Amino acid sequence: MSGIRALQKEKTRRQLIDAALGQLSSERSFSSLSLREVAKEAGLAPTSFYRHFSDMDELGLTLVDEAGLTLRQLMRQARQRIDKGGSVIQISVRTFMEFIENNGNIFRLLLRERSGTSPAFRAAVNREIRYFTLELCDYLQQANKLDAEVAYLQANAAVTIVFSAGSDALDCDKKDLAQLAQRTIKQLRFIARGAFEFGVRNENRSLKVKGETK
Amino acid sequence: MSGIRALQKEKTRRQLIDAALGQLSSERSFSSLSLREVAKEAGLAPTSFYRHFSDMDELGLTLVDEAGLTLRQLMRQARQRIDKGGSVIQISVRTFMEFIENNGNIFRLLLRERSGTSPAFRAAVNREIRYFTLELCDYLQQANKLDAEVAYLQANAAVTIVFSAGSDALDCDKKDLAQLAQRTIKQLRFIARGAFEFGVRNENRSLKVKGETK
DNA sequence: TATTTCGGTGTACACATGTACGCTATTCTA
DNA sequence: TAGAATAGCGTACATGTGTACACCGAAATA
Repeated sequence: MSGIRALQKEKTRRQLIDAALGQLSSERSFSSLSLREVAKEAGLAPTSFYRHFSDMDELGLTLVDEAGLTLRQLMRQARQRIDKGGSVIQISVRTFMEFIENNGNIFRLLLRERSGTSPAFRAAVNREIRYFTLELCDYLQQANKLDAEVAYLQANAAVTIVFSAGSDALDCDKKDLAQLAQRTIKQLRFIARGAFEFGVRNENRSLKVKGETK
Repeated sequence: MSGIRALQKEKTRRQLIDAALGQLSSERSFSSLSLREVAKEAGLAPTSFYRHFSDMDELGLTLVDEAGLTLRQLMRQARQRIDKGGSVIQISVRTFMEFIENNGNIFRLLLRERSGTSPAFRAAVNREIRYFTLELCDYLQQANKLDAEVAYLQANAAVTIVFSAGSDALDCDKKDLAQLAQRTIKQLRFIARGAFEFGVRNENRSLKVKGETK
């Protein structure tokens, strides 16, 4: 049951995954990788690939899962830092930026496949981002006592802004990175402030703003 | 000088461009198009392609320019509507959503190539988006009398949110589209409100919020 | 009108790709 | 320990790719 065989299989499976991840770069997308390239990089014969994945797509979806895992691990890391005290927004952005510096290619994978050609990929990436957003939403809702809808809208907007900043960071000179982070922090504050104002209104009045409802 | 020849050339050049645009879809990205496919779709022999573009990349950059043009035309359309009166945010979002419904594949092109593998493509797309943002920034600055930096941050955030919503719209059931638009509008209001608050503070006080400066 | 230019064609080639098939050696199972 | 299962290999093939090359006929130019 220990499975000296199953163990070896798991190992070369990892080699394939790592080979694929290793080939990703700013100038190489997953969809541009060929089965043969990945197999070769992993030190395998092309046809051996099929012993582990039926498809490049199957490998790709595995990579997206992997990325999602890394993303959630990131969240935990941020939480720990926040619980130790400090500005939530500031720490979150800093954490995210560090993530991108260390996992640029994984982040690229997410960004690219989110708007890619495979519905399955798009769904997978969106699922991961939704988790990410919902966790933030929960946090906002109970930390700031916001209306559920407002909290979701804020979380969604914040994630969008941060991901976009991350995307910019990938093409950024290292020296401009701090400025980018500062701008992002300010934008998140706009959103937080706006959400707060509207959240309060929602509680006290009957949501009537500038006579635009209906 | 009229050039019956140059005229014909321009015409088949357009055929190539249109052929490429026509092949784009949710499941087909530009980078997955082959020179031969495009030529065939345009009714040309593969080798004739070279009479017009040295490369598929060159065609691609032309497409991005085309998309930028459509984007700016969109802006003008929105301006006209706004000048006729109505909520700026509401009209802008509506206009953008219509754009996406009618030009889904062009918008997909922008989204994909922005995070694509070609630095030239990324630069081109970002340039178009920057124009878009700066125009909005000007508008905000003079309409709301905001601090220049605050106006830019608001414009940038707003464009990010709207583009992201556009991306979602592409994968959206038609019936959910109205909801998506509503949510986007609310998020833009958050940003506008937040920017306004911070903008005002910037004028009157010395920017000290929650003791987070420094 | 004689000559040049040039958009378009068809042929041809080298190359990379996905994958079907059969084989081997090692591990697992009965 | 005999037999089944299976991870990995090499060969082979059909297909699609970019593009070099020589050629043609119509438009442009002199």
